Amino acid sequence: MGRKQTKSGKIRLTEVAKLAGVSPITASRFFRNPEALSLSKRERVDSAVKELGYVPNLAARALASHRTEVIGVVIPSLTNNVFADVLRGIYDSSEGSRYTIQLANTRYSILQEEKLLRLFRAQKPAGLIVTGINQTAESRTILESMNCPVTQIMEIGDSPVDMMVGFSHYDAASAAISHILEQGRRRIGFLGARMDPRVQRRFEGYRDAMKAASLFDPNLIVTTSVPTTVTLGGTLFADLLAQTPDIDAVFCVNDDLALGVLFECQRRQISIPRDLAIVGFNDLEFTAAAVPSITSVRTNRYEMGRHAVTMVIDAIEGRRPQTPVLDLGFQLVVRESSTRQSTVMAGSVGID
Amino acid sequence: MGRKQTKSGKIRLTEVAKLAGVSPITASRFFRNPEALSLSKRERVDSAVKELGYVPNLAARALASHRTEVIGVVIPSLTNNVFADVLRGIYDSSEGSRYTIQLANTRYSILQEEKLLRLFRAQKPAGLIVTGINQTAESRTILESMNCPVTQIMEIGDSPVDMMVGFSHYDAASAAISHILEQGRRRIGFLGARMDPRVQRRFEGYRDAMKAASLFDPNLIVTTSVPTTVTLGGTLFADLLAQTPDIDAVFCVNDDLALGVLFECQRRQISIPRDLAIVGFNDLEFTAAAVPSITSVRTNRYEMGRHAVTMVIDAIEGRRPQTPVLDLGFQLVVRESSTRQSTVMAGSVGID
DNA sequence: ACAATTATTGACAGCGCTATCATCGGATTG
DNA sequence: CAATCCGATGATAGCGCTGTCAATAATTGT
Repeated sequence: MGRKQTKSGKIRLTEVAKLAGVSPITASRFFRNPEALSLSKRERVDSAVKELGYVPNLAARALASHRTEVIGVVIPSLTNNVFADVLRGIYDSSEGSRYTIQLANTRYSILQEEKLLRLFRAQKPAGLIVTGINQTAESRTILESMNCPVTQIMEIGDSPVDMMVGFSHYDAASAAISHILEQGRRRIGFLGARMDPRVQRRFEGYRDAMKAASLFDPNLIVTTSVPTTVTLGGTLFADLLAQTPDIDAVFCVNDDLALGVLFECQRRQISIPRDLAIVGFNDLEFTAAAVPSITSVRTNRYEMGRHAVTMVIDAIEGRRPQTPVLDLGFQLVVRESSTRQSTVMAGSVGID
Repeated sequence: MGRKQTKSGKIRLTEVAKLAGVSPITASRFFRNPEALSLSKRERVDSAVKELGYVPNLAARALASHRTEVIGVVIPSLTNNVFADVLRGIYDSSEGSRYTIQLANTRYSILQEEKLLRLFRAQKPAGLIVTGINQTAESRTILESMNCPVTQIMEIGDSPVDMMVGFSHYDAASAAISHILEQGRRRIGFLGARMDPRVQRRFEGYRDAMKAASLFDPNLIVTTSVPTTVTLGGTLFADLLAQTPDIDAVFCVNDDLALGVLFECQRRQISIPRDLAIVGFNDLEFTAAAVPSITSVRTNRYEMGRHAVTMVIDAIEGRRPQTPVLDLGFQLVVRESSTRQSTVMAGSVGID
């Protein structure tokens, strides 16, 4: 294909139409709505496209049609492994479709988010995927004025802007705490970093579960707004230990912190799980390999990315989902760090 | 700003020009080459833009000017932490510029890379950033026919397509092996996964350093084409141990493998560094937190991303770099896993 | 002072595609 | 068999911006 391309000048839709013996507008329709063409013309245009190696000019298309084929994606972090998985799902799903992904990073700043959304609006994207449900009022207004399908990802809640895919961080944290309580632990510490809205919700799940068991104690809690690192996990744990030496378990808002705690325990000769149970969140790959392996909450991030794109594309093309909010659930993966036996317990109902 | 926007219809450049009392083409120049305007007109257009909340139509601009303001970025993986850092640098650097990043993922497939490059070429990007120096002949041809600045990242070599930013994986691996040898270790194992071209080059650095010391032995090597995981590190190490029980050190092509080895050693009660030295690669954050902390090779990935974008933008705008190949070097970060004392030794000369 | 040069500015004509509406057979219908 | 409808196709007219080149104003040299 494309052998004429180099020979002569540019291949425009006009050239394709000429070769196929149809009008340019018919050739145009071949791309947008092939079913509208008679079989014979469809085939003629198809072979002309291949013969000439025609590639559509997206700028011209966007200008004439007043729309782009861009799906904007707004995420808070490029470093966080969690988003890498989501992004992989997003890119995988968009591949093969006509849509292009445009990525933007808020760095957890809601002002930056507003700015980015404004930028996106100016570009008239075909669809939008945004992280979380805690947009500012202004951001919500922008999203609602977008005039394109919007999917919120990572968590679910009432009043979606449009559609949602995610899971309940509150429930996931509650499930983790229930598990720890079932193991007979009573003094369960909470370690949190960054404290973005989703982490906040995990905290609430922890808090309410502890209160329900009449075990809540502010001294069990250590948090910081500093971004998560493994090293930080160790530091926070040291702080917790200094503050409340009699803890018998720690719930970490993510696996990196949990790994940091594990290392710190090795340093201090605290035996896991004998002296202390550790539970993480996200089920990153290393949790299974650690010694002891770390109990964590698996979330279906790759699937989340895939679904988000599918939902947006479907909506763009008029196939609105039956229900706008999709709960992908979670699974508590019990490993050695919180018990002796390794099993998997299902969380809320997923898709899979 | 933008208060007229909602009131009446679309704000086009014409409207701005009218309000500023200039011709549309002058208003257009305000964006492309403000220095060409007289101060008075420049100010008038500027305030008209703000007054009307004008936002340029990028599609129209691209169509009329035959160029886009897109910088394409081709990377092999979205999952690999290493690329997350590079991407962060890329996005950070592109912010504030007029250019937009368009990301594409080859998944380590050179055919996919060819396909993506063809796609990019059709879109006439303003610049391109591609990973590595091992493009197929076909890919190189496409890159050379791009007619835009191209920067190859992650490694350096002779014969850049255009520009390069990276470091020598060969030298970095050699430096790591030299260090291990200096510690008095002689039976140094090599653990490799994925074996992409850069990993291959690290292997060559290992191989040649071992040969130079007359210590090379094929039985010291275990590799696989399977993607890296922490768990895999443990598995490969077990294989190595079965194959060659008398090893006294392991060089892992990345930190995930090294962590896996560390865990496997904990499982087998192999004392680090007494019985075995471990050295990783990339200096991911957890290496410093591990117990014992893991010696690794620090590479300047974030800077690499930043430089790549800067170089491309500079080249687009006619400011070609003095030298097309930028070596960002590496630093061997010596930690407990390979010695008793913790120090940093400088590798090849960096920028910083 | 006047031609030559250089900064500013503008007119014109598209870029390549698609929205819109018109057209035109042929199938459907009573 | 005329009236009606529908599917398939085409003609026209831009979308909003910038490349090109010409025109004009300001500046300079001799």
